[in-house]
Amino acid sequence: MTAIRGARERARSEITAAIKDEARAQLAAEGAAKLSLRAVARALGMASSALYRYFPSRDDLLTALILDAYHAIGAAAEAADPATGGAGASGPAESGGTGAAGRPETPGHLERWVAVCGGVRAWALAHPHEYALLYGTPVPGYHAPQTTTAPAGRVARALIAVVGDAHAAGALHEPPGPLPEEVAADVRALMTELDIELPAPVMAVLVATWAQLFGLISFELFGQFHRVVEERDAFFAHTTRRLAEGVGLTAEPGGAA
Amino acid sequence: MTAIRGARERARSEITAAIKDEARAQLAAEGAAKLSLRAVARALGMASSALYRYFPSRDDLLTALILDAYHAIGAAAEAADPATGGAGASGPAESGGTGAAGRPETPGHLERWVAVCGGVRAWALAHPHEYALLYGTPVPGYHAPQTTTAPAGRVARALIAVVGDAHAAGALHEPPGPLPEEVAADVRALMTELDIELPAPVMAVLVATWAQLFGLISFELFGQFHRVVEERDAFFAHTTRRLAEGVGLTAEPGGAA
DNA sequence: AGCAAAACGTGAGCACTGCTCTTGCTTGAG
DNA sequence: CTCAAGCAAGAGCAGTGCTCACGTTTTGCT
Repeated sequence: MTAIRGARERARSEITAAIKDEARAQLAAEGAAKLSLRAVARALGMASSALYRYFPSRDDLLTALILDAYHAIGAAAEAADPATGGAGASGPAESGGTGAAGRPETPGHLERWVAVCGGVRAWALAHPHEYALLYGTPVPGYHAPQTTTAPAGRVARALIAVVGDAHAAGALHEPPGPLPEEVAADVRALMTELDIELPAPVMAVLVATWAQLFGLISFELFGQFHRVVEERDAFFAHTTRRLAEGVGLTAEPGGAA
Repeated sequence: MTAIRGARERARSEITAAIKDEARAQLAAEGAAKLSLRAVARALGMASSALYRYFPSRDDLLTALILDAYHAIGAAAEAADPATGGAGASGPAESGGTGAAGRPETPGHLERWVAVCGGVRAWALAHPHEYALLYGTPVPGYHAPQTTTAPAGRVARALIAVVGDAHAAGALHEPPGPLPEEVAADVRALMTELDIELPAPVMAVLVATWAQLFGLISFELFGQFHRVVEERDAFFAHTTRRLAEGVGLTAEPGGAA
């Protein structure tokens, strides 16, 4: 169909990409607040008005960047999972622990969880302004369009995958204590919508933990840990491990010992 | 000394307050991004340039608002604690539980924790834009001045107070598992700086839980729970209770049974 | 009381922003 | 080959933060 639909469309998509790249560069350099269409146009050597042929407004450009960023952080989460993303692939050189001899060696669920959390945090630290765009104050016109909900869930799905595998392997401690019926109904609806099956209490704590993970990262990134937590890596790793245990993950590697 | 230092200073502080009030109103109405000095000046019937006699820049005005907001949310946290803030004082009418007969009846530490968390959340829901100013994306010139660190810790201190009381009453379960030495040293330094004494593992989980609490609130406020969690009140109450247990708080009211 | 100095309010102005509209050129389809 | 659609450019509007030179008012000091 649209194999070589013409030079025009090629140019259009190329220019669109160039605009996004330049915008992303400015975003990374100065933050979303300082991202200006005119500056982007200037850097690209075109009139500012020409830019509106590609993005009807500044917010639409932002939305495009948000979407890309959601995919990027989702990909980072997946890549960090040694069971799905390939540990040695694009992960930040982490040759310490396991596979010096190239042995696959099924990683423990808890280790996978910690790795995914670490991957998300690493991406956030590497792209603070893009992270802020996703998980900071919603921009101006707020309420993201429906199209962002799917990519926004990618990180969550990476976490769910770990817990789901652990559940399937029978290596999941169900959290104790009663679950209010309202919450149970809520998470059940969510699970059918996401097409997953997990005990309701697990899902409830999983959702909460998902939010808490980003609370941790946001506090670190937004300066709330300044003069409070200094050993950030160790603190994050420790807390992340605690979170995993809270979800019911255990330290044992594969199935039953 | 400065009792009636002159009409000038009176006028100055009044005008300063008026500016802040108007700015706060605009902030609440449209968000920090749309807060404009000119609009504030317009609403106050003065030239925009006159405003710079009171706040040297827009960021300084924002900083003033941030400081006030930190105090406000801190006060909300303290007021929500039935043990310190007076349950029926300025708290959001909550006549259900305890003191119909005026009996003090020491509240359980876990209930206090949940109440404080609920108070913080209630304030956030009532002042979303101010909350975003505090815990959302840091503004533009970022790095808050040193003066904001003290009021920023008020909410944390309210939480610490509950845990501290529980610890003093011997009603605190220490969290299991080892604490990495780096983290232990970190939290010990923090405790000496804050002049509090708590077991290091407790303090570590307390700091993490503090961040996680705001992760929860931020996700709710910033729309991340849209189509994910609908029964927000119940979910928050439930999660908050779980957090309390994670810190080591127990359901028993006062001291040892 | 008188006077200099500091504080104050004003309006014009600069550089910047997002966005619109008119004008002319280039391209691709019939 | 034609002609409409897509594209780029420039001027322009309304708005922003912020500065500056200018009168006016108030204050503190002699």
